[in-house]
Amino acid sequence: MGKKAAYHHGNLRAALLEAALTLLEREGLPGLTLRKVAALAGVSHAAPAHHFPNLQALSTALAAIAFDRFTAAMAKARARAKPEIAAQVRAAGRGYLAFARANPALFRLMFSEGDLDWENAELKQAAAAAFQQLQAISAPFADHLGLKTEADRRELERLIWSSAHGFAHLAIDGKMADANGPPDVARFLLEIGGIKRSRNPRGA
Amino acid sequence: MGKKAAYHHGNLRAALLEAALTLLEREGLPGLTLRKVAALAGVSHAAPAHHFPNLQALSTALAAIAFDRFTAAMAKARARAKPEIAAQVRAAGRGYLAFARANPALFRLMFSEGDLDWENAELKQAAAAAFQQLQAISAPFADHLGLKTEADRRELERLIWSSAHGFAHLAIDGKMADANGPPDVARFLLEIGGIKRSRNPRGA
DNA sequence: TGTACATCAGTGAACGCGCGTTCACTGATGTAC
DNA sequence: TGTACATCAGTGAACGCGCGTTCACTGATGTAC
Repeated sequence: MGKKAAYHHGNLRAALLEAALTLLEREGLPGLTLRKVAALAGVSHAAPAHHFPNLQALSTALAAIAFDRFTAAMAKARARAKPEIAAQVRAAGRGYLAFARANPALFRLMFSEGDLDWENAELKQAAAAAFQQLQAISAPFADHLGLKTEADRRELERLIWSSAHGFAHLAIDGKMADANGPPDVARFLLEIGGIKRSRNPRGA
Repeated sequence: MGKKAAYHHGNLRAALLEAALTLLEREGLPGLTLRKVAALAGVSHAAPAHHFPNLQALSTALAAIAFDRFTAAMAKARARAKPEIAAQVRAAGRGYLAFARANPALFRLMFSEGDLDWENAELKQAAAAAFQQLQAISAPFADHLGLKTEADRRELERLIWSSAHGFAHLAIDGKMADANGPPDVARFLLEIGGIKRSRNPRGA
């Protein structure tokens, strides 16, 4: 903090992104404006223009960082879990939820409401990496379940993603107050399901 | 259209809600303002104040109507489907998705981003009715799967809801372009799952 | 059926606010020589 | 090491815009008698 009075900030771009993240979680998406971000970063409201031509550019850069952290949150949860596939699926779901709970407004910005530039290379790559992690979890689980067709394997992927995503959304919107973790898809598929098949191999 | 020049509108409240819905889907949540709603309904911008004290009140009334239509969309899809429980679960999921696809901005208003008054009686009741329909589908499916404990039954409920909700969100955000329907939870649980149990009744 | 009057639902002008954007400027930094 | 100068990153005033809100008003409707 010693050299604070410097005319040149030094690393304003990073400071603006940091301020944007704080502001976003404090006031929600409608509260994210260039003027407020500048004020929070301690510079005049015209300063951000040198780093981001408009709010969309700032949001896009923020979302790219967010996807990186999101991917890291899932990876971290997986690293702590046992290597068995069911445990890995569960851990990824918990990581997904943990990120959303820690950064609800950011999570919404990334997925739903944000006015983002999806042509941006950094954002595209960061989002693709997150999606690839999902695939990396789903594929061995599909093997484990004995899914052969590409359609079934893709549908399992969608089921895992959708349930994690839906639970995270409902949780941050306060609709899942009584549940502390996402539904355990792996357990349902491994231990509870299969009724029809085990009772009646080619049922209605 | 004949008596259009009347000074008194006659049914401005309903017209404002109709205009709000159109505007919401046309411009998204940030585009929903009292002034634009008034303009679209063909009245001066001060007129809505006689019917809605502020934008939140209008959004809340809109969301209450939306939850009614949402419940109806699921009921309609169920009515068209076979009475078997798996078909009913599938149909509800399709109804959920159909509503979200037909009214993406409204769907987001209802669940995520809308500044709604959740103390409002109409909204509470409409949302509760939607949730009850979900429970009405989940309960017989839990019976069918032989789930005994309350925890398992609640978790199945969350799994069904989360996967439908998550898929709907991802679909309206353009992340599921290659899939035309939600993942079929019922099929996975009935036909694909149960590996561990059928192979090894008390597995790890 | 006619009149007086209260009430209701709209108008339109005015206000202050925060926003993004522009622009001339100024101070700090880095480089050429 | 010293000086001139280009470039870069910030300032602060100004702009026009759309927003919610207020307020005196006005026209239509409904009711009492």
